[in-house]
Amino acid sequence: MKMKSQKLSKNEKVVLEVVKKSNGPIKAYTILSDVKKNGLKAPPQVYRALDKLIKKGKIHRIESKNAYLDCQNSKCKTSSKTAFSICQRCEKVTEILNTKLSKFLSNFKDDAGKEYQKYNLEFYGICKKCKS
Amino acid sequence: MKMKSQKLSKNEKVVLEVVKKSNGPIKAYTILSDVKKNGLKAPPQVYRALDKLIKKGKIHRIESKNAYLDCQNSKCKTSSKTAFSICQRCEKVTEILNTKLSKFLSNFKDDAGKEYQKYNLEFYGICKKCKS
DNA sequence: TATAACTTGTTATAATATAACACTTTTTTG
DNA sequence: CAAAAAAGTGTTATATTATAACAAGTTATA
Repeated sequence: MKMKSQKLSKNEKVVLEVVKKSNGPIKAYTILSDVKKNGLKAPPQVYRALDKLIKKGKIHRIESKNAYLDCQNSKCKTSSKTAFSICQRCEKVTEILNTKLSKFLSNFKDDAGKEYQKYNLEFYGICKKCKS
Repeated sequence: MKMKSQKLSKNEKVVLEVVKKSNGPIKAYTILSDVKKNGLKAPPQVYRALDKLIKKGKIHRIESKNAYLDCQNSKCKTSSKTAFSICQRCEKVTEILNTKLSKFLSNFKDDAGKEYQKYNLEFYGICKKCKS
């Protein structure tokens, strides 16, 4: 199994730091305004870094929010199998790391008997804090 | 359980027809150019119709493609629990209707014991046709 | 019929993302 | 090591996706 190098370029490090510091999913243009103090000036610099960070398993993209979240899972080597819990009230997002779930989805065969190496699952609900 | 009316407005019907005719996921601005012959002229008309059609369970949004697909499931009354298979080569998308899968996800409890009423799952792979 | 709820039309603009090109740095390899 | 290839950067411009805001028309209902 070929593994992508985990080495990060200068811009990737800068962008990753901003994503990590953010308390929850962060948008590309929010990142851009944050990294202007580091000399990055234009959208492509941010988007390129984001794409690479995703491929390297350092961050995830939350599709339904066009936003980016750092990976909580130290074992994340790829971004190919992801599951998230999204609060519809406060917009909080947390990564779901659950063996039963990942096993079930990894082994899932569709009606044609086909298995999948890659998936993204987004659960929506109201988080504990917002309920109380 | 309150159920949204399934009655469609004029613009909703026009947009739904275009989505149905399309062979696979279709983008909002592609729909717009198609419906110009029906008198619709501006993006909000299309986006409003799309939003309503989604709420009424007539179409789905494929989040990772910013595209819209008509619902194949005659029993679809809502758009709250969805699963798709997406070919990474030809971009073909099909809805997955699988009882085991939907039961598993509907009953899934996260580490806090929480269940979810709504989810969206996207599987990525290479479809049969593209493999051969 | 009046009133509320929904639907439409329209203009403008916001938000998200990529193309293309020139140049520099790093890595590979003969 | 030097040359070549690959990866990364900076920059401008533009493409793509989506919504705000407001005025007016339509339909459902009390």
